[in-house]
Amino acid sequence: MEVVTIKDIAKMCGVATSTVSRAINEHSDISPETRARIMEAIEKTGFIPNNSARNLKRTEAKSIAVLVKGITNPLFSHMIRIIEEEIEAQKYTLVLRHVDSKEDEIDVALTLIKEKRLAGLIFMGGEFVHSAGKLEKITVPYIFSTISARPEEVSESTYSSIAVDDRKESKKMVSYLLDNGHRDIAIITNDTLDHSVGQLRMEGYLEAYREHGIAVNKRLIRILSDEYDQYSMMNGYQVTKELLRSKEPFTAIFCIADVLAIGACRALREAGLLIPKDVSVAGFDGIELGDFVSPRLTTIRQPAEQMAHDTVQCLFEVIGGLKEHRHKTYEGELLIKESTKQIAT
Amino acid sequence: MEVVTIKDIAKMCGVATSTVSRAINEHSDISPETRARIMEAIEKTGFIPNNSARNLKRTEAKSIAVLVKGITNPLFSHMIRIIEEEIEAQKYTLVLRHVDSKEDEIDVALTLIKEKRLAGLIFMGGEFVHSAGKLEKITVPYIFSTISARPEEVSESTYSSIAVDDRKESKKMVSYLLDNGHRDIAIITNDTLDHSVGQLRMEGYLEAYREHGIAVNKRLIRILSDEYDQYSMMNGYQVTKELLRSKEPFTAIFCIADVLAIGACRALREAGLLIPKDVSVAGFDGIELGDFVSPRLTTIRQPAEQMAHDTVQCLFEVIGGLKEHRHKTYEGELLIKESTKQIAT
DNA sequence: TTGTACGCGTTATCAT
DNA sequence: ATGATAACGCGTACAA
Repeated sequence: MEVVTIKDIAKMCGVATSTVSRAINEHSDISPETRARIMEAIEKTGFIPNNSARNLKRTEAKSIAVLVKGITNPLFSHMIRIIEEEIEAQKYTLVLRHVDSKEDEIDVALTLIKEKRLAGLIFMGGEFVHSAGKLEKITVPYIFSTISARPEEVSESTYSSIAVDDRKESKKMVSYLLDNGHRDIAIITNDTLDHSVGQLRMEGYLEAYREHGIAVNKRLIRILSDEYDQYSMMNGYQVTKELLRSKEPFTAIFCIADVLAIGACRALREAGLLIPKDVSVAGFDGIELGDFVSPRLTTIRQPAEQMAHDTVQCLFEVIGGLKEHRHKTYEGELLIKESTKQIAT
Repeated sequence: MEVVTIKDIAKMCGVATSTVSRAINEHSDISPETRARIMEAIEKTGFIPNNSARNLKRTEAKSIAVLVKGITNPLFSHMIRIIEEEIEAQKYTLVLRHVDSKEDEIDVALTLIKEKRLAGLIFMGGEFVHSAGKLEKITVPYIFSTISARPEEVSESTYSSIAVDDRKESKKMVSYLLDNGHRDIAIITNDTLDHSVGQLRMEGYLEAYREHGIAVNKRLIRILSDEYDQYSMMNGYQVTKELLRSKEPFTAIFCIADVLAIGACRALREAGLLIPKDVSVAGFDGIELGDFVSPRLTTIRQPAEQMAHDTVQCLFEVIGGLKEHRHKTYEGELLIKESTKQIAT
């Protein structure tokens, strides 16, 4: 018996397929004995229902897609692992899709929804501004995770979001550096053209300077390269090398992701600079790795586990019709470690 | 029109559904004009074929599962990304499944095969010894990637494998350390009870000692903790702390993965030891991170990109019936960086 | 070259 | 409590 189907089980037990189906899906209207007999046969034959057939029949397939832009960020890997577990626990299937920085995540989503009959969608990373027209085409519940979303023309009640206040947290870090005497703080961030968290964190940077009544040196604003993955040590490394070559003086570097900061550290070391003696380095995210480099990285910790958990929970609540769409903002934590220090003003 | 199906397209164009199907699947027996008309309608309506229906119809669904044991190893993340791209390029779907260290990957595979009608399977990480009985139940082509597999009772012609010679590479590294005057080399590895690469790398360690005619100090063989992810910085950190507490003298540590080595470095630093002045540290894998820590990590580089590429290619060749199962072994590269040094004997 | 009709494996809706 | 049957959306053998 090569492939066992529900029909085979039905024949073996002398019942109709519908009865077997009821047994599998734990319906109430079935006698315990029949159920037991069927389950035994299933056990014996190793029968496993064909997912495609189920999904075809069901109006909604039990699967959730996670679209990740910037999978090289360990923060995302970490969160995805938690998300995977929780989705699995709900007996749903996770469809993980990496979105290239050139691809439009909404287009990918639209394809996936029809192709796989998704029950819901999770967007991680990427942009927070999307055209209302496209967004409206998304027919299933979706949630932005780690993106303080604010699609301009779209009503807030059509989607959920889970994120820290990127502007505020970024400002927190830059203020800390300014308070510690730093005046020339370089920032390594995304191109402001893509409306990603980089833009928000940049705004926080500018705001901190403004509040302190200090002028920003625009030559210290450095944009990540397109040649490498956006969130990669190599990118932070290359941009910092470039910054060093420019001879523009600075006493601190704020990177919008920890991985970038780790790359920056290498560039500084190679230039013979000591951290934090010569240059302070600050990151963002609070990934585990930050505690395993030397010096340990000063950063803003995002409550990743909590956010991952809440992402799935929130999405399922909407899918189940239990709750409306929500927008949760989390508090980041300024972790002052060893890579930053106070300097004389 | 909420959900567009092949029927809608057929009606719109005044043709039969089968004609639309032929257009979609690029059959030859269809007139260019009809085809063009149909494609236009598809474009306009944004029709996307339902995957479940296709998979149900096809005897084999176009999907490949990757079962990963130890996803926390960046080597795997890196390889998976490449694998994802290549599978996508072949118009197949990737089913990524993380296997917990307590789970049996073959059991998970068996479920997935029936549930999703997989066309093929890729095993990453995990054990290389499996019961023949279970393995024989796998009805689709499968390949072990990064596992120099040798299921004892199973014929080599029933599966493929892609890996470095773990024993040899490990021996290479330990020999290098021995040649450089180290006599007391601690090794951090898996429990030998699970038949993973850790066991092979341990055998290489023992072999190197034997060839050098030096006795092994068993107290320097340290097993990873169950409390943390196997391939994690934290595990390397904790085990090394434990080793330091034991007061057993050693001049070098060889970790069977780079992430462990990075954890070990932190423990050594916290104990006030300098690397490589007081202790040499060596890793295995050759992940990018090794070049971004200070000192840069001496390691064995696995040709990850090549292996990832070949994994997919090899699997598709078997699926397509183009080639037989193969077992490819790759050469690792000893990268001598800054974390190891020669010592006086 | 195109259309007709059936079946893939499952679940849901009716009867019984 | 159980059975018969239609339907989910698509691909394909066969007929035209």
